[in-house]
Amino acid sequence: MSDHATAPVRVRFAPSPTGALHIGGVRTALYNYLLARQTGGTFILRIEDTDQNRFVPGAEEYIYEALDWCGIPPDEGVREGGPYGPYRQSERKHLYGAYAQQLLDSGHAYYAFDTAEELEEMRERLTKEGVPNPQYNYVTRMYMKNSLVLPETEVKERLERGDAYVIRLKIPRKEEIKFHDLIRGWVVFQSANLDDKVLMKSDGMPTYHLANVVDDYLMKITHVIRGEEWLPSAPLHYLLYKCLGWLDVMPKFAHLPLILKPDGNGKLSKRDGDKLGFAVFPLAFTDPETGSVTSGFRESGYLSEALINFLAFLGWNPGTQQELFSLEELVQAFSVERIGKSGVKFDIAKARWYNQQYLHQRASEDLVQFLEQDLVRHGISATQAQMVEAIEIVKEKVNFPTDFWAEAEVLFIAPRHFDQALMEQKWSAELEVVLASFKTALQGLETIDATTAQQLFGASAEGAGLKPGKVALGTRLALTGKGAGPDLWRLISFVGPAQVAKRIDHALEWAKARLPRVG
RNA sequence: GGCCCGUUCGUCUAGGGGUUAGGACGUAUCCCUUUCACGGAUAAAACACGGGUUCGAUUCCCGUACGGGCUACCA
Repeated sequence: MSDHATAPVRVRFAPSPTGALHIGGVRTALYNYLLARQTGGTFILRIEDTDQNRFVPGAEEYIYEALDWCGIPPDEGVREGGPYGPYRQSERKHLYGAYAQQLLDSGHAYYAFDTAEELEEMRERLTKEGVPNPQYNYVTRMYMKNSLVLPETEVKERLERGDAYVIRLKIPRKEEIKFHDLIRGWVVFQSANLDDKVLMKSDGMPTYHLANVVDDYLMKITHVIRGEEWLPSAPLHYLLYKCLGWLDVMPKFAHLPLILKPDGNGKLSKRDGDKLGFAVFPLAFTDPETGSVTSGFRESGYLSEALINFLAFLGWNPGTQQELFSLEELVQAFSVERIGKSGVKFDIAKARWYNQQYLHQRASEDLVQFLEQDLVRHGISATQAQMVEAIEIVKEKVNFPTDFWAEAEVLFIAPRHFDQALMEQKWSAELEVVLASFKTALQGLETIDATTAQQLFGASAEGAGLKPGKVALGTRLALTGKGAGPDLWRLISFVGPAQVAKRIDHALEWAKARLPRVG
């Protein structure tokens, strides 16, 4: 495919460890991964933990577990190491100062000593004066406490005294900033609309912007694929590359369309999942502060291939009619050029469909674990062969492996309750005759296959002068207590002749005691 | 409010100056089925609006409307 990037790329996924990995983040990671695999490049995981206030213990482990489960692990990162480490920004703290200094020396940045209160005051004043967008910029910086306006001696004094300060980028007053985005084409900003963003915080940590640009540079990143929420800060990043003299190696940008709420408007959030009753995280996450658990796709019974396929198609498509793609096929077919521009609504129904597709095509042997859990929970022991057979019987009927038990329960446990209304409707003296006859037919049999079960039952019904179809539902009720369930003959085969006979007896007794008139 | 991005069936999308605007999910109906599903078939369903450009715009341009993002010493 000619529109594919051919040179090996170096791409990164750079989440901050502030909680569970959002499903949009997984998609971003996936696209990065696909491009890396396709070009024989490198997929890097960099942890952006420059804000120690928002650090959440366990979040980094969660990110790794999620990527592993999805089958898209990084090539370089805090776990796997690599030639450009460390891959945790907090551990790279010592690296950023030099670049801030370079910016200071070249006049592209300056010290600012303003307190939070002073900044607040400035914004309030400007708002009152009717300034639409109060910001620290080429006008307002002249009225603030910074090295651009303070006498040189005072700046030196403050620095030596250890006054708290930040380093801000001196945004040019009037400059058109134009850069190319792989998805959106040329994007133009006016520097006058930008503000003098903080590069170095007063705690000595860089902000996202500086760390991100410096690390992408040092790690030789070739393509930055990230969410559209970063588009407004892209001109700032462009300026940083420019002021640092790195324009010739600036990565190509691709800003992904956002994943939106399924109903109303806005970005998909954790709350939407809670509200609409589906997962928005790959894995369940326990908030270490509150202890509250949020469910994940994995725990909801999604197969990772289904999630990946679903996610890949949220904003991208191959331009063909093919909908089902394995990870390997995605690697082959993916191209940044075919990523859409507009936000996409999150449609859980489509995810369910994908899950069903993958569930049905997966070998029953590989699904045993899902049934086993529930069997154990109910204290039922079953052989491997029995479990595989049970899954064979119920697999086509469910969307999630977590539904196996609900569907397979009647295979393992004799009914304790019968559907009263249906029984009253379907039970008859004729049925009792057929049941008794069928029971006799089963007598002495060790096992029975589905076909034989059907034949034997047919003979029993016809022996009573009835069409088998007329008493089939009643028989189902007798054997399972319910009006719907697995294929009757396969069920009989699975349960076995002896057990079926017992169930028939039980149903007969129940009918005697609980049904008004059996005439 | 300001800046930026976007707009084809309900949803994900294909397409692209002249098409019966294609597919998938979902929905409905039918078939298959001695249940429920699966599977198969059919149906309803879209180019936001207004101006240009053009012989001709859903497609190109400009506005408007609507939606979204950003607007922190958060990422």
